[in-house]
Amino acid sequence: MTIMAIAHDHDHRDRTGAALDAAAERALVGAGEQWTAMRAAVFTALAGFDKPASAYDVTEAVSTAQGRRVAANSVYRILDLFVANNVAMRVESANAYLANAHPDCLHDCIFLVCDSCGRATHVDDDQLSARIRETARATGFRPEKPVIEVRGRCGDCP
Amino acid sequence: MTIMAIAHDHDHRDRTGAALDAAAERALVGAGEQWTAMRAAVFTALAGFDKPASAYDVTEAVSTAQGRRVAANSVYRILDLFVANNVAMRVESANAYLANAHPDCLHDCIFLVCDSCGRATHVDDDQLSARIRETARATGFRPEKPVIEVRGRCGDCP
DNA sequence: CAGTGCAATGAGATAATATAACACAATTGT
DNA sequence: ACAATTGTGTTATATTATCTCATTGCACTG
Repeated sequence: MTIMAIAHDHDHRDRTGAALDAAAERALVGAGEQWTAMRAAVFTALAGFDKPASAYDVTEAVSTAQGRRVAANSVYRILDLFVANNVAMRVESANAYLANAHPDCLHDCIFLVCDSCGRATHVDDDQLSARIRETARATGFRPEKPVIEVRGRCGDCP
Repeated sequence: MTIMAIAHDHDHRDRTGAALDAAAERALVGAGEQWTAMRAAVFTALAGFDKPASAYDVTEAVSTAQGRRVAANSVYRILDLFVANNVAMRVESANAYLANAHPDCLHDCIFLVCDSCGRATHVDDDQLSARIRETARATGFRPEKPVIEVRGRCGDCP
């Protein structure tokens, strides 16, 4: 477990395409997992969406890209692995997944999910999430994973 | 099992059984909705669970109580109505519903969901949720409904 | 190199969650 | 009482998620 700067200094330049794939590969391999052709395909497909994608959306995309039918359960397995290794994130309130542009840094992340266009913005605020964890602990609860998602309208939607 | 924190003065005595049903009825009628036999049955069933219940759990319970098969979609309709009127709450990360013991007061509520026993504790912290809304607004997002749920272990579980 | 074990994937089925379309019944407002 | 509206029933279907077991490919062992 690494942690958790309060305001962070490291750079959050967005990675795209190959750079993103490479970062994901590094993260997974660094965690002792394999970077297989299938996993690469799933990651690329996921990263190709501009909004949270359901496991079936990803299955479709991979199937198309591969010119063969891939099974949803294989995709689920891989998405679960990605989430466990911070290479992807799950948006609980949308039953959908997002590629993580920064697999190397861990945060309790906050999603702003637009109910109009479906896009989700990813925000980190470690001070805020620390307060949430504290609030939970104050009741005797041991927080593992905060789910912080705000439904609403994004700036681009009327 | 409701724990009340931080900043409110009004009383959060827990209601149970008939008192809870009555409060729900008042809330719904006050909102100009009908309090039908079916709605009462769904509410009673929901309130009978000590942890968040899925729509199908509730469907089962209502079916048993009525001695006839009720359809899941009817239950969904009613649960949606309850949520819209703050008579029940939905725990997104569990795809499940909870009766609201305090339909009269509105909060962005926080759920502490135990991954071991499945129970959920409901916490209100208006200061904290206000900060979340602010954080969202700071990016140009218009928050409608924060989803704040913390997965972890409750104090009663090992 | 054969044999063994293990991790990843495939295949197929099925479970669990959620919504749609439309008919009919009950309630409300006039 | 009547029309309009709201609520429920019925049936079908869509979407999301998991289970079980077979197969494949690869690393290790002997």
